[in-house]
Amino acid sequence: MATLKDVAELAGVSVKTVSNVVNGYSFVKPENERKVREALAATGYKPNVGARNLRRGRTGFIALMVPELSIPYFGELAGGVITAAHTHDWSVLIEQTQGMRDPEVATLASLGPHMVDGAIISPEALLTDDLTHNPTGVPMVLLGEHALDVPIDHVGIDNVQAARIAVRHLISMGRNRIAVIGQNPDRGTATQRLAGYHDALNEVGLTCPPEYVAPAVRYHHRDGAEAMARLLALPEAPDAVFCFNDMLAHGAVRAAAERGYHVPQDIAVVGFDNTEHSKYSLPSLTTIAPDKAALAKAAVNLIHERSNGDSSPVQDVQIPFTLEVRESTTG
Amino acid sequence: MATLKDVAELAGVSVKTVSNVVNGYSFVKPENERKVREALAATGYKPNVGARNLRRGRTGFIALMVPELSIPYFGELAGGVITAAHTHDWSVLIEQTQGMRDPEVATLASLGPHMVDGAIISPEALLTDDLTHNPTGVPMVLLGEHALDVPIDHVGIDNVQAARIAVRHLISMGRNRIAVIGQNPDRGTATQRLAGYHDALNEVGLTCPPEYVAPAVRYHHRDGAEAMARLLALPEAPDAVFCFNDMLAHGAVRAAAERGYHVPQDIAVVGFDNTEHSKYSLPSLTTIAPDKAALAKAAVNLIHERSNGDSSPVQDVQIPFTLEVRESTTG
DNA sequence: CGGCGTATTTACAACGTTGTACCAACGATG
DNA sequence: CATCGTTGGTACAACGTTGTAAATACGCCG
Repeated sequence: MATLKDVAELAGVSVKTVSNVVNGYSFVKPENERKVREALAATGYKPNVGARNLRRGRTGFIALMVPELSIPYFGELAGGVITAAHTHDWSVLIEQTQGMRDPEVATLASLGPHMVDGAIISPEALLTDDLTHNPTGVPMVLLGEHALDVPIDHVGIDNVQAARIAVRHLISMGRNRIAVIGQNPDRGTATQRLAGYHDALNEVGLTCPPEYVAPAVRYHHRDGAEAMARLLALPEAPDAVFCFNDMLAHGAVRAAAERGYHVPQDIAVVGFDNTEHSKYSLPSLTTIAPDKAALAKAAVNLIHERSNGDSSPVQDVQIPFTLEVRESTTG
Repeated sequence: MATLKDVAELAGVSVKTVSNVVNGYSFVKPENERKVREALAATGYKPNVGARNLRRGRTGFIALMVPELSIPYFGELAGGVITAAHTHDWSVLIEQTQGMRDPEVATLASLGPHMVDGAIISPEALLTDDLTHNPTGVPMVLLGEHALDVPIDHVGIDNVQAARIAVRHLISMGRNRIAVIGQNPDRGTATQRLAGYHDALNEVGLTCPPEYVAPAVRYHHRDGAEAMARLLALPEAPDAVFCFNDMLAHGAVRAAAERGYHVPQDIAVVGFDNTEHSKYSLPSLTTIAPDKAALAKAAVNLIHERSNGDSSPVQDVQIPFTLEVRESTTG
């Protein structure tokens, strides 16, 4: 609880001199510097971050808004953001929204300009209107979601292209009854991935029935399992499925196995996100692997530039990705 | 950026009156309250949290220190902490340590008393010395780790008993060559779980060779896979393995499968933590399931009580757990 | 030795908020 | 009518820090 004042009294100098020593400013007489440093050590002084930031006009925090940290993809992403934030001396405040609009709006509203220096948000259900006049008053970056037509920086991967590559891969292994799991008109990424799916089919003149486009409200294992169950119950079941995230895919794989289908022999599965587990599952999962570290870094860097007054046009940063081919498509 | 002063000028009242309205204090003439509310709306006033906290002497944040958010267990835990924190109007600041001592010590040191109102820490490599004189000056709660002999509140499960139950379960299915994966003298929880393992064996007069105690430095899939590979290469391979977390278990299952072993027929596997994925893996994983929501809630509540001046003796809160029996032990 | 430029230090204000103490107006009471 | 209590409102200081500008000390030149 020692303050600059306490240290100053002990060292016999002014408060400002101590402040100068602490901040490495200006010229301080060696003699005094020594005394101040001793006093600092003796009192165990720690700067009051709140007061400092009040004075400096920054907070030292950035916010990260995600649906749920318990979703591996967001856990991994958050880890990357924290790491990247540290390079700019930022700590990360994490808020969860369960992917629902009300909490998303509420969270944005609570992020006063005085609470954080910036916000990285992963919108799930936000509407364009919710973002048109920046509700936080602070630099923002949108992750993943690209469909919102708002003048806010965005970082993500080319979803259309990624989906195209995933489906091409299925086609190249000779599959021609290719389904998708995860259609959801409320999710911009879903719409884009679906477009990529159709592109890839069209490229080779393949057509698949509309029942092959399986919707999913949430993107959890359970949803993938349920969707797969419905697909396999079709008169003509698909021989490959492209899932819009890895959890859907793992759920789908399990549902298939429960019904006696072998992956990939009977039905091949591709996921999206490349979460840690997908490398070790049985079968291991072929999946689109975005460079999550690069994603986090780019987002944090954008916030950093903006908060330093950069007012260049809105940016849309594309992050590289790869297709990780694993057992679920190599039989 | 509107401040109380701006609002006050617009409404034609004093700054303090606006403050009173904002905080619902005292008696304000309806007439004035109306004017103030109008001015508040007109200016879009948002309180400056930093200034408020400087004045009030609290920060509105608590810190959560974990090894890595990308580890599903910690992702799930963090989600629970955030949820619990919200019930006390706290936001959560998350720091990662990679489970290494230096970052752990550094993080604790950086948590000034003015940065957060409390800290929930999940120590991995911290030594008793690092915690003897509370380095944060703020209420702390230790998670999971119980072996550190320090006067700090602790929340966790009864690791010895949990391990005992897990191993008893393996014994009850007729296995008698039972190994463990995850031994690590630097981890208190590992030591406790190992004790429970030995307890369970002793109860039925079973003895297992020391090679059946497989060490693991980190607790990732890879470590589990490597340990399992070594176990299966023994002259007499085990017919069951108790892994000290789910990731080790999943890695072990995969390693077994790669060598043609069937789980659970040839070798049964039990995990620890019950991460989301374990319900959907192939085979689904039998595991010890701590009540993570309760864990998070208890930790946050402890911080809350302590920060309200509660100075009762150090507490050790035991959180309930169950054994979730799934396919990896039911053949 | 007076004066001047540079090195070092300091007092003061300010960041935006809230607690304290005080002031004003009012009606009610003796 | 003087006093008092209640209700409503305000001025001021303070939280701990740092920027600004002004003050002091130092060394050197003429």
